[in-house]
Amino acid sequence: MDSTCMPKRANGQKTKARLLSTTEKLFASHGFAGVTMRGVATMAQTNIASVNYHFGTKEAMVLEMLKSKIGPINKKRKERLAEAKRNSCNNPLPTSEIFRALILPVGEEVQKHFSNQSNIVNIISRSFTEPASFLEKIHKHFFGELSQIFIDELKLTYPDANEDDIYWNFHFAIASMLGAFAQHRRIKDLTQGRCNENAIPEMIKRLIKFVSSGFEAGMNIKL
Amino acid sequence: MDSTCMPKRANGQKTKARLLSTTEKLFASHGFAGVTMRGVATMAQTNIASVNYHFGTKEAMVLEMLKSKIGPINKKRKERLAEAKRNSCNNPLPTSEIFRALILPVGEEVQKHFSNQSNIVNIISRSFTEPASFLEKIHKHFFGELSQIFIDELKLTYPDANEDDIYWNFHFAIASMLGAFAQHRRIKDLTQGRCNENAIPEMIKRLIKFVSSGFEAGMNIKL
DNA sequence: TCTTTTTTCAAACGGTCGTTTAAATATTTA
DNA sequence: TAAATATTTAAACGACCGTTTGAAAAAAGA
Repeated sequence: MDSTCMPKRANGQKTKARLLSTTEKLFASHGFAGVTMRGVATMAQTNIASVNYHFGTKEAMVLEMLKSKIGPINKKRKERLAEAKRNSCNNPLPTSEIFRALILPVGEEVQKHFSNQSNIVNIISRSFTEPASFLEKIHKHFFGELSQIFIDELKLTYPDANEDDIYWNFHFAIASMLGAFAQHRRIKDLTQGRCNENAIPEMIKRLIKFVSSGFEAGMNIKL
Repeated sequence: MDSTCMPKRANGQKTKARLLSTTEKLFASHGFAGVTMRGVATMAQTNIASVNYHFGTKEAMVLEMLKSKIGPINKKRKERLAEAKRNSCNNPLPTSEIFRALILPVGEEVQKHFSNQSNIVNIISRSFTEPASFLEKIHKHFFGELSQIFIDELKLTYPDANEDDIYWNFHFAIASMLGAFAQHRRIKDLTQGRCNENAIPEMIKRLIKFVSSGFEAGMNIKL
């Protein structure tokens, strides 16, 4: 008998999976502090001590959830960049193509698993300014890994550029992307309902244009 | 005798002022949750109950601190926009001039009261993603007031533009500005020390260029 | 079957939080 | 000076937090 397919409890989902799913929902809507052991346990229909049994600590549980969500997106980002590189026969890529590889995978992830409460935009939004020090490390790990790849690609596209220009404007590009995700839910209020926060594909397309144009304009700036 | 100049305690600053100053430092470096009554009371060399005596609640204290810091900046933003308008004899302003009015006052504030721990960039950074609901309201109040003025000005500069283009790209501009402030401390790590996080004037100039170029490029986008 | 391991459970532990109380002290007013 | 007011203080309150305990229950292995 295949025990991995058998529910240990009536719910049909194993406890660990239910805990992760609940963590995701609570983190997306209330941030790290909003993920409370008692809240998670109640929503996941289990006991508070099971969190400790399955993950050790709350921090480890949130961390595992974040890794499972952000890891695949970073994989897609690298794959998309590599594919664009192949399609251009290893010639330098247009700026917009580089940032498309950075931003589009997030949009695709939202489309694939969209839920108003717990989508990847909300998760990124919550995770990139949490004061908790472990989240800072998560950031450094996730973006540190990616940043060098994308900076190297930008250097190929701008071989004669001042390095400071590339660094500063890539920094702004990352900040804009994260800021746009973090502020995304405000678009409806700002426009009094005219622009729809559920229009993720439109948002992504506009954001790619905004960011790559800002980056391009920042090259060879005279201070 | 002028009692307003007389210290009530040995420190030379009145208790309420010391509490606000301490709140500012703690909020700038650790966010809302990092402002604890006991921490504030200890650093301000007073008793924990004095917070309740002078402000009522912790939330009210942080709120008063934020108002005292962000209010003057918003005043400067409006003044600068109005001045630019006068200088152009009420003709439409260049995009960069509009965003200069939005961003430059923050840089000037940092220059005026610079301290590595508690500067306005850190305060804005901490305050724009705090999950606490009262901070959401603060945001809506501060930016709601400003946004309409700046959007109206952008509509004059782009009289034939699609309104959605203006809204979305203004939204990105705000998000980029806030994101750049929030991410500012990471510039050193990202560039392995090459770019200096203390170079605020350089950051501000680059940010204005990035944001206004991104906005301009987003007008008449084909989706 | 019986034994062993894995998983769940109620209950409590120690700690920190924001807030409140009521008495003591300092300052102002009359 | 004496009375009234404003401010500070130590101590405690109730609530919530993440974590731990030890036994019960379920599942797997023999």
